[in-house]
Amino acid sequence: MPKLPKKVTRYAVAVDLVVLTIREEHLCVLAIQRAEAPFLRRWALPGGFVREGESLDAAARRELAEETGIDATFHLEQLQSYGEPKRDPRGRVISVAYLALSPSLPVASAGGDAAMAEWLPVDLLGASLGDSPELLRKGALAFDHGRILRDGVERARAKLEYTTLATAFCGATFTIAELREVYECVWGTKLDAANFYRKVTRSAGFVEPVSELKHGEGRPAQLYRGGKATLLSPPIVRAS
Amino acid sequence: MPKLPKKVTRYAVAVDLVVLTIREEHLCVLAIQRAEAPFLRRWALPGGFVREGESLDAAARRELAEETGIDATFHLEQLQSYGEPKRDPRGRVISVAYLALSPSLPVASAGGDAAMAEWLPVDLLGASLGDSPELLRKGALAFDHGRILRDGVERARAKLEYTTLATAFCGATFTIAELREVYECVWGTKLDAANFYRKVTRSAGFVEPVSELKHGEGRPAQLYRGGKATLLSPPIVRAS
DNA sequence: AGAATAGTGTCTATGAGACAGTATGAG
DNA sequence: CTCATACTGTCTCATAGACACTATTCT
Repeated sequence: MPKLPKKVTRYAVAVDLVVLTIREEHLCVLAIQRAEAPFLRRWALPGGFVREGESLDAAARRELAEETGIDATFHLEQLQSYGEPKRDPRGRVISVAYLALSPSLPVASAGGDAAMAEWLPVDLLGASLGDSPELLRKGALAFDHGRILRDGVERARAKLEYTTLATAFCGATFTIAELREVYECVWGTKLDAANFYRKVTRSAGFVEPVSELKHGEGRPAQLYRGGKATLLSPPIVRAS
Repeated sequence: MPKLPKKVTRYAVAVDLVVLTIREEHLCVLAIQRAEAPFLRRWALPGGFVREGESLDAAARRELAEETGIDATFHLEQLQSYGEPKRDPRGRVISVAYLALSPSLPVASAGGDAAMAEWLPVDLLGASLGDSPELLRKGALAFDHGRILRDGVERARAKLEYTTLATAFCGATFTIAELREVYECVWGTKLDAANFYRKVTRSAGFVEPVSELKHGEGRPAQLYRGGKATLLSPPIVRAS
């Protein structure tokens, strides 16, 4: 079996993770504070280099576990690759970005080589704003991670429309109001509670009731767990 | 400025292209016949290694031009990356796949190191079929290109729903019937001509009439060119 | 009782799909 | 004229959105 020619240039390949969750009615992203130059003490997405013999997905799961302790039973999907020659000042790095969705976790325990991990509200990072070079230059995130975050958030927003992914933001069981809050936080809009209720409960396979109620301020609410369906048709559409 | 540590493993990075077009009422993909081992004389997607200082997008455009002569004025977007350790028997290669859509071109002139380039109907390649290991083993395409092709076709199918991308399959001007044929070939379904006509012509920014008619067998048809819109809302949905 | 939230009824507007019907060319 | 295809009219059904209303708990 022939080998790859030596003259083919080799590149460092990293995975970067956009880990999203909802905390206190805000869409948040997991960020680590860099402990080294470049971008010392700036926030960055968790990630690391792909090891020998390790698939890209495996690298993403490993990094997720190492830097957050998350067991990756939640949603994890590949986002896109970023390979601009100058994107890392230390040398050329091709980065494969992943999107992970997680329920609200108590803390993000910093492990690995990350100085400190924290959930940051994405609206503070300008992720929903345009591509203004202004923002990118003084952007809160290191490298091109602002761009990656924006792409991840946009993917999540889009997928809430036509998949049942919103349940990945919820715990094992949840009320319809909590699920609605997911949509409202991710999309940054308000939804009509009555119409949302009908839509979700009548969409085959989206949610299944469990035999428990959640007691709160008003009338107790039926609890649900995620159903078997992954696609939602017809979708729930955002206001244009 | 610190450099990347030497111990970080480096990988060969390639781009692979899923170039789709419509030919004689069939969705076709550009394939080259391999001139070397491994997979000698098997069909494969066009592609090649990313060069030093070259962005991923630039590499994709270059390969597209080299192997097909296509000037890449048409649609080109990144699909996904594939990095299973064993996907290339010559050694580890991380491949960034791109999706390109092109109008029906007279021939695919083989250039570069491709032995021979050809448009192959995707339905002959089992791209619309499931993941059966049977098919993948004796699959028509080299490496994991069958999988990449399937992902590309699925992306194209999905994007026809909610974008105006279908016009990328057409020439500079086209009739509504030709545009409908694009949908029918890509989706493998029949659409109601009358409803499709209304839908497309009333969707702001999808198509713009030009001052010419196309004469054929029946009543001459108004010619259109692509409009300014890229998103389609409400979308055109496939039958489930 | 009153506040608060869960869940239901119902009306309206929009749009998809079915399909009949009309328009305009070629032979 | 006939045939073929382009385009229009119109009916029906499903569903989103608005919003009034009822249900069930807590204080």
